[in-house]
Amino acid sequence: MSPMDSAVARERALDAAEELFYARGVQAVGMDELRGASGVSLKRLYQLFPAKEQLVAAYLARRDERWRGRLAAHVARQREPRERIPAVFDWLEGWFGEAGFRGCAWINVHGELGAASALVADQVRAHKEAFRSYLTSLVDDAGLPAALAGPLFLLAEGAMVTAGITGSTEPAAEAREAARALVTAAGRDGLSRPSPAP
Amino acid sequence: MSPMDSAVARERALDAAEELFYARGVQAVGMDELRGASGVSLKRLYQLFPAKEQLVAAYLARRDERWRGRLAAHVARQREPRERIPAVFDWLEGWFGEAGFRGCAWINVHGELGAASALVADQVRAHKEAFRSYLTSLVDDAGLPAALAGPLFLLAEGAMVTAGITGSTEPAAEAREAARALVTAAGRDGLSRPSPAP
DNA sequence: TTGACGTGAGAACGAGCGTTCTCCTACGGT
DNA sequence: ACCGTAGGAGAACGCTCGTTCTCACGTCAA
Repeated sequence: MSPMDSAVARERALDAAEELFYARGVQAVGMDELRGASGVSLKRLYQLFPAKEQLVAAYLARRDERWRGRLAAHVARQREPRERIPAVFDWLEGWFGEAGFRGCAWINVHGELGAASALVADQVRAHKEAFRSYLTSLVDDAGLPAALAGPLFLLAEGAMVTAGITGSTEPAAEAREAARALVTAAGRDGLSRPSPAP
Repeated sequence: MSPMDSAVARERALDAAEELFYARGVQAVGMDELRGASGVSLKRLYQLFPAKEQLVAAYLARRDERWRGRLAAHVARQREPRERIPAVFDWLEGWFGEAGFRGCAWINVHGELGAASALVADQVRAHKEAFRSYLTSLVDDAGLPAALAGPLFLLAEGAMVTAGITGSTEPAAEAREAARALVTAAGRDGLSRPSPAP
């Protein structure tokens, strides 16, 4: 029963961490509260994660996998490669509208711990780098100039941060329209490979 | 000597708060350290600001005034209204390159305290709203469609957050080029209206 | 049955926090 | 010269935190 339970306890700890850390911030949630919410004893928590910092890192790592997986799954439903780019912002819009949405977990945790924890800062950089790479692959598949990925990334980041602050889903729509305009402009100007003429 | 000194003490307290809160985060800096850095006694600190939360709010308010003042001063040096929009991103680039730059203070503090302090969250919203309004006025003065302001705002926010995470100034240049493309596209056929038939 | 071990519940610890209080000094108005 | 008051230094208070320790219990191997 023991090795299996370790895996279960780990998942429960990460479930509680994700819910509480995201909703209220890392520093506002103590290890004791985490124990109460997860049902995992303090002793076990500390044998699974040698310190709170590692639990935060593990929470971010698991969330990163899930977040990018869901985004990719939604985007992949678009057959037309060029339509996959606005689909990113459609997905963001749905995310912004979820109950309990409170901005990008990585941006928030970077504001909170980026200066104090190199481990956490690295997780944040890795997540953002992975997201940017994903956008680059979408741009590439659409036959658009690679230079488009940066601006699309900035629009997405701006939308996340603004939605987190204002609580509105509208930044996603704004960003999507801007992205469409950039794609059109890039397709029109000579920088890219041929685009389907009207 | 007393009323004058209160003003001086307030400035010193805010100077120390700005330096320490911005560099290391609000929760990582205690009131005692603030006293040491400012030379303002704890008693005075608490008679100037009834609680730490108010000191944080005052720090953000003063920084807001300065930040927007510097930005506006830099942008106003451009005579041509349409050139003022890229000038915003030029200024951001300079800011990102400053020693000790650690991202947008408001975004960071929102990640740290946005869930816990309504006072602070309000300051953040007010600052971002003011910045957005400023961009709207620039767009307006340039005779461009008002719908351009939203995307420009998102590009700027995305650049700030990305520069804060990666430590690079490049997001400013990326955002500036994207902004130029959007301005060109909007000048060509408008942004918000349904895309015209070719 | 025994005994070693892993676990859970929770107390304990040491540190740090925001905030308040004490005490002492020093000055200004009369 | 005097008292009242404001201010500075810093101790004190009550609380919370991350982390570790205690101890009693249950479980399996031999």
